[in-house]
Amino acid sequence: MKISTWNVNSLRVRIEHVCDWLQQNQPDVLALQELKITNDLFPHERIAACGYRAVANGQKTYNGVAILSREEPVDLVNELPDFEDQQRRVLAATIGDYRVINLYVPNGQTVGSDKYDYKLNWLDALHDFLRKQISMFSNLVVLGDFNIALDDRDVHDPEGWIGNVLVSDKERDALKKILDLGMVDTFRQFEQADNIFSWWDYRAGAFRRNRGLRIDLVLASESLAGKCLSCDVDIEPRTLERPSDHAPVSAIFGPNP
DNA sequence: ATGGCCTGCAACGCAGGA
Repeated sequence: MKISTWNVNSLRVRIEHVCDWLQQNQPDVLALQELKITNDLFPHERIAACGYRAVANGQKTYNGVAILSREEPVDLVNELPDFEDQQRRVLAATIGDYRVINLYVPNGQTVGSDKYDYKLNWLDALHDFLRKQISMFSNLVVLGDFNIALDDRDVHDPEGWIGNVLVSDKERDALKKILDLGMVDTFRQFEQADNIFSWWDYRAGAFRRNRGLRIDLVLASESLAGKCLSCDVDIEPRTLERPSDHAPVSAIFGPNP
């Protein structure tokens, strides 16, 4: 079972990249973030032509998430319970034996801003939601754009980023608290080269210089993490013309969850 | 050089991203 995540930064602009990537990589599930389109504009025909179903939780201009899969997604949840929010950042679905929760965690803009407070409150509500989901589903995958670099290995220039949004202690503590529920960062289960990132700023040749962050994660519940065979970032789409600023990340589970 | 670029929307600049 190959489960992938990709922040595409506009599905309208990136539909060709997504279709090409699906055909080349053949994941069982692909979680997308930052669609920036409403559900009525979702390109179901294009996705179906690649051999995938899709469920979307879209929004005009901002945010928006979707799950593409071979098998039918059921038991959908499209918001954090007991958290009033107009922003479309959550989509959970059961696909075969797996519970998949696709997240677009708020960016937070700057430490101390209203958007930063919203991010921390959102992460609190996520914690409560995941605590309940973990008790309900043993094969749980929580993946997406977390907008938090968990530790300094995930930051190209840890000194320069100290105190910045995406690396601040409060954000890291909130993510650690979620891991402490019994979730594993599958990427770190494996030996990895240094300086592997999943996002690079469009500016200043950041990708060419590999000045990035690893903020796109595939978390797995502890029992499922033991069956994870690999977790890797695919930087190839970031080299294309007019790329997303994020690269896809894929984890493989198997053979018997 | 604490800015650089990209997207969407609506307008002929802005908000937002990370």
